[in-house]
Amino acid sequence: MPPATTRSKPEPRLSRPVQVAEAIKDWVVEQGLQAGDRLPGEAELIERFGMAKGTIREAMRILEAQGLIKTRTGPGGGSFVHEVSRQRAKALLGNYFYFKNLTIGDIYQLRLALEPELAASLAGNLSDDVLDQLAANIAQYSEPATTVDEERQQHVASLRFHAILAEQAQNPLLGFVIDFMVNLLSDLTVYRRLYSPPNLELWEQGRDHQERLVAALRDGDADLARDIMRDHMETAWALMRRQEVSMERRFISE
Amino acid sequence: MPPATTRSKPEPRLSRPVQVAEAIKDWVVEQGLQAGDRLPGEAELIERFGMAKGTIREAMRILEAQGLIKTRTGPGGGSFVHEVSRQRAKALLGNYFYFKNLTIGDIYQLRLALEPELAASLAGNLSDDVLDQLAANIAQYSEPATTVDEERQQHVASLRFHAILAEQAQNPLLGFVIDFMVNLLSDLTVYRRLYSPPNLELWEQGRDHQERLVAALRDGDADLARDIMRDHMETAWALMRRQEVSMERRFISE
DNA sequence: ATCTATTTGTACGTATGTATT
DNA sequence: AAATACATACGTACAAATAGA
Repeated sequence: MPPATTRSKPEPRLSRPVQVAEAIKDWVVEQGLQAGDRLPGEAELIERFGMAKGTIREAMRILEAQGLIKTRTGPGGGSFVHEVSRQRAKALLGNYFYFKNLTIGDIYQLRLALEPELAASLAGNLSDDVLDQLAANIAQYSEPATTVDEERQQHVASLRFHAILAEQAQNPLLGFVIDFMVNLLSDLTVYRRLYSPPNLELWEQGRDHQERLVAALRDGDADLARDIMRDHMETAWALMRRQEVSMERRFISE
Repeated sequence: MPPATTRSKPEPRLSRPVQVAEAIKDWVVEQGLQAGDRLPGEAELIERFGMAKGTIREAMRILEAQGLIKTRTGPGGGSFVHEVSRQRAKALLGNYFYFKNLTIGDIYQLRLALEPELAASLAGNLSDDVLDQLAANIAQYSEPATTVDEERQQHVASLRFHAILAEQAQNPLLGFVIDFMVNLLSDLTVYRRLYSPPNLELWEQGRDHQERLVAALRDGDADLARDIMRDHMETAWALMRRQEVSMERRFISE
């Protein structure tokens, strides 16, 4: 009689809570639940899966950590399907890059390739409201900074200009990637004191780029917008090149 | 430094497990723990935080869900800092785009902007081993497919070509984004039966591109590699354009 | 191969907190 | 203001996995 135990298990079986979490995810997809829809309560899940409260709770925490559900207490409370927020997605992805050592150059290689495309695709497609927002943003750093702290604020604000554009992207993938990179650079600015352009000329040139870019976007001139953005990226890169340094290793929460 | 990322919302209030998870993350960063380092055991954490076992366990599950720790039972077991895997990062990010409705065009807009840059940066920097891998990959679809199933396999394999390149990227950000997009397209192929080029001519042209690309990479001709990849992306996009369709909505586990 | 020690994993009962009506 | 419905937290007991003797 052949040995019935021929199971070779190199994979360390998934823990119960993870299994439950996966099962719930599958169930949600299967049921076609949408954001906002309510999941079965703890009690029902305990019965459905035949597991203890703690196990179910751990499973819910896993889903919550991934941004897929939100939980409320009180009557009518419970767990609800939740659209993963951009903020959460950026935080989770940021944890991945915590272990890589990204350089400024790495980020700018992508910005240089992507932001001109974004600019071109937005030309003529922005509302007056957004265009005014952009103009107002530029106004925050129209005058040279007088203190180091002010310089830092201006630097973050000038990055915010690009976050506003990313927000407007029709292409969610393009918008996300650019937004994510802007976040990385903002964090760099805040945590590594990586700011303060020692080169006033380049700085003014960058601000000028943004102003001309807004005009091109307003006029709906896609090619011009792309060219300006390309110049702008090259200027910004040059500004930071001397500060070439690897990212501080840290986690991101949300 | 606490992970006080640019937050704009007065969140309701974080649950205890989330607080604990954050505290542990901060502690790990503060202690400068590296991947593989052991965290305090359950018992010690219970005492350190003065909380119940279940609460601590939920906190650990949060960190585990984010891919930041791995847990083992047994003597010498416990929780260990873990480098977030690329696979995990792609899965978590995929959940974000589950709710967006990405189109093929969205993905190709980025591929067209990024993959030529990757190709250029890899020219002359690939080992013979990798170059052979690429050549072997192309061989998998050198002959026209005879069955529908074979066509699907070939299509996935031709995407794998780009995953191999992405793996070799010096720029982790560039590599990740391309790898992620290739995954999205692979999933599309498998789950939406989005494959089978009805246009044999374009298909052969694409295969030819890959062959010439490998040659350019071997010769270290960056500009040529970039040009070929650009053509290749345009061909591939054209191949899929008629299949323009939004992604099937589904979660990704890992 | 078996036992033993260590550490996480599961179960369950009870009490507390919180938000809606 | 009180009752209600739900998640949240705690503590203990026991089960399972694994490394090492």
